[in-house]
Amino acid sequence: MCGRFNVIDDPFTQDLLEQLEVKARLDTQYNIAPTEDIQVVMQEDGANRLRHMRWWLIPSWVKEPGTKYSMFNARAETLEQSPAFRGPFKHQRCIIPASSFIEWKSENGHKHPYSIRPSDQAFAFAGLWDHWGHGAERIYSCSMITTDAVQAFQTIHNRQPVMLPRDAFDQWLNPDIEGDELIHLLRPTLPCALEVLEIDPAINNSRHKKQIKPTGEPFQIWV
DNA sequence: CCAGACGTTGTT
DNA sequence: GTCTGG
DNA sequence: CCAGACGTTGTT
DNA sequence: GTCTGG
Repeated sequence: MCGRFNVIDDPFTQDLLEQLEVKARLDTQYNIAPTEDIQVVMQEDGANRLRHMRWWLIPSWVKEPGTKYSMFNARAETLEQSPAFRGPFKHQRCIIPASSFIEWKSENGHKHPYSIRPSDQAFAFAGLWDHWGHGAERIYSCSMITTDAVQAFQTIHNRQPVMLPRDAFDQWLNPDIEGDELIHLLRPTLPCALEVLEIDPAINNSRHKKQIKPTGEPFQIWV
């Protein structure tokens, strides 16, 4: 799954936004936790744009926004049945740009945080968005889609975020395409080789918003 | 018909 | 144990 | 995802 | 909003 990630305004994220034809730059944000405000790429009036959204999807039909249900991740396997996600999956898909994400590997009852990142590009995570409320009060929110981890990643965790390859960006963001035509994009794959690095457990505290130092040697995984 | 749920992960 | 906040 | 709270009365 | 359970 993915419950924490980092965004850095660097050449990799700048290149990603350029690929998406978004003329903007990202704010650097370390150790982003669910419910926080993030920047997401979505299509509006035929053009891609960056928009601030809350990382915790609020269905448009709930009476009051809340956190009773876990809405920051959406399982790819059940998207089409889910009352909360199937609507957004049809026409409200987005890309969540990220520089790296964090997973906790569980070993004999203890958890160790790891940072995962591509060596020479930024991630484009597959997401869904929705809005709640009207006018100036309107809240945009989003969720990150997860799927089974590829074999090579399962030593760290059994779930992974869906990482879109560049040739899928256009289809994924196009609201004229129905989600069910794109379900094949949600299978477990890696867009490139990934560097995995054990990091300081200081990351555990979501109030810690600075860059985290590594505690081990990086290793690479690839399919 | 109305009421109530609507979610994920990990662990046992 | 379970909920809230980040 | 993890961390931290989880309560009341009275006084400033 | 839409589905399931009673």
